[in-house]
Amino acid sequence: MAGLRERKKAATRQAVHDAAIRLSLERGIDGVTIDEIAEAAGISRRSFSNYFTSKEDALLYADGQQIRALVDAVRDRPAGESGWTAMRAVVSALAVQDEHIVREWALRSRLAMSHPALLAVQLGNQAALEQDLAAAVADRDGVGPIRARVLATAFLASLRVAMRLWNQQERTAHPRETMEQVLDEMERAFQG
Amino acid sequence: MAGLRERKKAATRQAVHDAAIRLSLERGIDGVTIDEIAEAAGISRRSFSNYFTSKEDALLYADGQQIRALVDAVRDRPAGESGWTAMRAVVSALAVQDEHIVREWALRSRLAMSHPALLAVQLGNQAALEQDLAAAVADRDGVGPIRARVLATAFLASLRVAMRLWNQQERTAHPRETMEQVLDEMERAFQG
DNA sequence: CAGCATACTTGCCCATTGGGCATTTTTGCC
DNA sequence: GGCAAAAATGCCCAATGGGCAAGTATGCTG
Repeated sequence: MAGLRERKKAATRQAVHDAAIRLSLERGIDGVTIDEIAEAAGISRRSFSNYFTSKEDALLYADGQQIRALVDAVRDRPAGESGWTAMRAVVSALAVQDEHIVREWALRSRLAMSHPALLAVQLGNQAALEQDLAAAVADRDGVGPIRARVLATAFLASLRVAMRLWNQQERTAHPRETMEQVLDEMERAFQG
Repeated sequence: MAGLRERKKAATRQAVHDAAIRLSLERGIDGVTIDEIAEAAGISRRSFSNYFTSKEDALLYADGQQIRALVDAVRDRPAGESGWTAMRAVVSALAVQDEHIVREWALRSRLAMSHPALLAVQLGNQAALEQDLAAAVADRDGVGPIRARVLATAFLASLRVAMRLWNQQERTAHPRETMEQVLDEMERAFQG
């Protein structure tokens, strides 16, 4: 069960992340220092650096978790599905079953949209995990490595566009609808 | 003709960028400080900050120039072409006529691949300019804003994948071939 | 051409940051 | 209960980003 040690560490990490998000929403990202986040999370500044290398890292911790979960979920989809269909199915299911997770993701994207440095880190994280996603796609279809990469990139890019749109639209629609819409556009974009 | 002032400023900016690239190639990105870059470019550290907010910014200055040129070139393509075709035509022409520009771009991507913080900034820059590219596509086709965004994202994502591949492949092939290949894959990925 | 407003450069300064190193505290296990 | 491994903390320092104010260069106008 991963040992108490592991679990406690994970809990602290999550607590630091939560504190970072909360304070950033309250005062704006630039209005918060690492010292304050550390204090809010009940650890020392030096310990903060043991968990995250920067404020941006702390704010986007959940992003990495999320994409990792996506990759795992894609691997668990039934073998008949194509990679693209599998990815779509996973986010659809997520949007229905755990809407709050999607909303939190949108919230982080929103923060990122208003803060270039944060956006940069978010994109960097996604780029790193995009390779894992491509590998998952490649393992599933017998498809070649380039095709797999292209599919994974296109998929993540679609989700980014969807997040951006949804945040701009005053978040009227259900986030799932926006995601489906953008993914449909991506599929159709090359069929004319 | 933009005034002496403007031109001189642009020249200095370029000089700083060049110095940053050169020193980073020599000693590795982390082995260079802003002070050293500033000195190599013949300005003070404080002036460096007037031109760029960070070392990453300085290293990737040409990236922004490049994408801006791409957007302008797309706007200048004949009206009959679809947005996607226009974008492809622009990079194809660029790869043939100014191969060195493409190689420098690949070089910067290579630097970015080995340095997460730099990659992050590169992606952030591209995301910012992606909106302009989407606007150019939207103006050209009568296509809707979402479709335009999707096309622009897919295109830039393809170029990133191509750069990554080309850099991994020991750069044997001509960069143009890799780009064409990835763009073809993107077109075909959704036609099965 | 002289003089002036504007824009650019620089020096000085300070809070914040990332991370190395050494020490202390906790934790899990025998 | 005690010990080895791991985690937290304190201390420290170089590097950074940017505000402020004092020079300095530039180009326009009378």
